[in-house]
Amino acid sequence: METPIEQAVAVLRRNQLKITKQRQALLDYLVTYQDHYVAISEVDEHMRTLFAGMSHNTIYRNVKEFETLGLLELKSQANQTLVKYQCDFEHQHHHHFVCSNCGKVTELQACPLDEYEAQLPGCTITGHRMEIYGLCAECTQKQAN
Amino acid sequence: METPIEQAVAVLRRNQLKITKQRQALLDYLVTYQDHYVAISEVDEHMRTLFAGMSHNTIYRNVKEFETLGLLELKSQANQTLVKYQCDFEHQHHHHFVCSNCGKVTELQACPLDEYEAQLPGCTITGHRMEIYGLCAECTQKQAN
DNA sequence: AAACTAAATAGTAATGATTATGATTTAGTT
DNA sequence: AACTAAATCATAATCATTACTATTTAGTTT
Ligand SMILES: [Mn+2]
Ligand SMILES: [Mn+2]
Ligand SMILES: [Zn+2]
Ligand SMILES: [Zn+2]
Repeated sequence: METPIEQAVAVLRRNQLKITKQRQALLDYLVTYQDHYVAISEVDEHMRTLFAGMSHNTIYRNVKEFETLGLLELKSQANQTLVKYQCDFEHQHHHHFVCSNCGKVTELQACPLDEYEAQLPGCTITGHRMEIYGLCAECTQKQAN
Repeated sequence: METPIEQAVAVLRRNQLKITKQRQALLDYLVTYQDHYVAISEVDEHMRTLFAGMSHNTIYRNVKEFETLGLLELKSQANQTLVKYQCDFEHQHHHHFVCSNCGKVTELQACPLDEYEAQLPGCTITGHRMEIYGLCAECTQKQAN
């Protein structure tokens, strides 16, 4: 059974990208964000303390490259880019529920896109985003008390 | 029949906000973006040529204030905040199709939220976003030729 | 109509995330 | 061990946005 990092490294190999110690360290850190988003700027800050002198450029470039390879999920929020390790490496399409208190990300089943195609005659649909916000069950519990 | 700007001014009055010439000019400009998003930074740039010396602060502050009043719709994209004049002042909840070529925004009917509530037992849902991307009918046509 | 005052704006500078660039290093290959 | 394209470093720049304080003004009161 492959670990998430082994899977990611395999993807890098498959794409002829070099396995540098910087990329290893980046994956090691990002894999701790499998069910939470984190700001790239925070990743940047962390990597540079952990890895003295690591270049901003290297961090931002690799995060974006990893995203195009399907290793990470990105989203834009409040003038920042947030990143999360990909939920599932089979890239099966899905949507999220995000807790606005603790940040926990939950995967949702089903996709609403089909319902809308009839409303867009003549259009070409290339993508979509859906995300639900609120308090997870745990945070809802705590809040009640 | 009230114009969109008259409606907006009425909302400002109702909330005891002052009708300044800066706010008037801002509304006059933003009302031209009823079916397209525009970056706030571009609004800022435009307002400052049109209105020499207008403060960045004033522009950003008012855009955000107008959003909380329901006059505008905001979204985050590529480290910028985009803004659009509200589609309909009754604030009826809806979603958008956005053309990635010409930027045209089309309102969609129906909301998929209900389908997901059963998947989130014990959670508190406070909001959601859904947006579909692609080419509008016009841009699909042009592309075909 | 003048005075009043809280709200709004101007003017200037700072902040912070991200990107640019050219020199140097290195992973993987030959 | 040499080679080389790819990756990283080191440094500075860019650009959207925010901060701060003095000044102005819209709407109210006298
Ligand atoms: Mn996911
Ligand atoms: Mn709308
Ligand atoms: Zn939570
Ligand atoms: Zn279009």
